[in-house]
Amino acid sequence: MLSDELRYQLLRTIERNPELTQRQIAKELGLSLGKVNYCVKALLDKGWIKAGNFKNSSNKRAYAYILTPKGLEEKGSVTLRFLKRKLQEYEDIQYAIEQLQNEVTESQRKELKIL
Amino acid sequence: MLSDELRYQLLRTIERNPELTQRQIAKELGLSLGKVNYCVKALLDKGWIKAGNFKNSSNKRAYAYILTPKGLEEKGSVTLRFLKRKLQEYEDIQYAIEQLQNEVTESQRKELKIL
DNA sequence: AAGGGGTTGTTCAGTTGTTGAACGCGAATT
DNA sequence: AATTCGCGTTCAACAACTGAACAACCCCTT
Repeated sequence: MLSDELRYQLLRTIERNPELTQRQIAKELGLSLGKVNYCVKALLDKGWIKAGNFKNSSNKRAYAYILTPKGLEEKGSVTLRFLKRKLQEYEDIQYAIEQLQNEVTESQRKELKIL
Repeated sequence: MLSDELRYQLLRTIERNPELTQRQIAKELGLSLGKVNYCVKALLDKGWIKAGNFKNSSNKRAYAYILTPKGLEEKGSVTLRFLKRKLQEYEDIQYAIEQLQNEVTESQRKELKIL
């Protein structure tokens, strides 16, 4: 099961850079090759991207992964879901920071430059 | 390897509530029993908590896990580290939200009540 | 046209991390 | 004494992830 975050990052990366290889995607997003391969297949299976033929001087058998119309639609949808989650995280993290600041001693607080 | 977050949450929870059983800690923090057991052992091994004898009406063979002086010190240290990481996360998330907002369409943006 | 070198997508055995049912123990209850 | 109950502990089973190895393909040289 691909998380919203992963889907978002993949669709975003692929849309911006269709000519990336799976290895380059892996490096860019900090994922393992196996995981990227699994995910790309899943995206192909869902019909969100398709693999066109792409060739340039250095890449030998690389595909160009391009977003389908369905993929574009999904990207919008997943981006919105992901944004909502991030906004929630934002609130949570604010609360967590507040709590943490209360638990940090005065001398420690001076070390940081907060408050 | 215990993460700073896990260490922080455990020390914090145990300090506030020494009489919690491993199962209660697991439930409170959303962890599995096995994981809590593993972590508690690690904390004991490090000498940050010690297991006193504790008995009440409903608990049969429960320990009272209480923070040692070293544990208290470590809690302060880990809390500070964790706070720093959260402050960084806070910045990161702000940037991520900014990016996400730019990628969301106008109609979608209206659905949320942002900007 | 044959072959070597290089880069790709793909595979999959091995590793790592996690889970929670089951166990033995001791205290409480019957 | 026998049973029950809740505790900490264990560990086989499951799930997730990794990256070295493989086959396919293209390009280039001979």
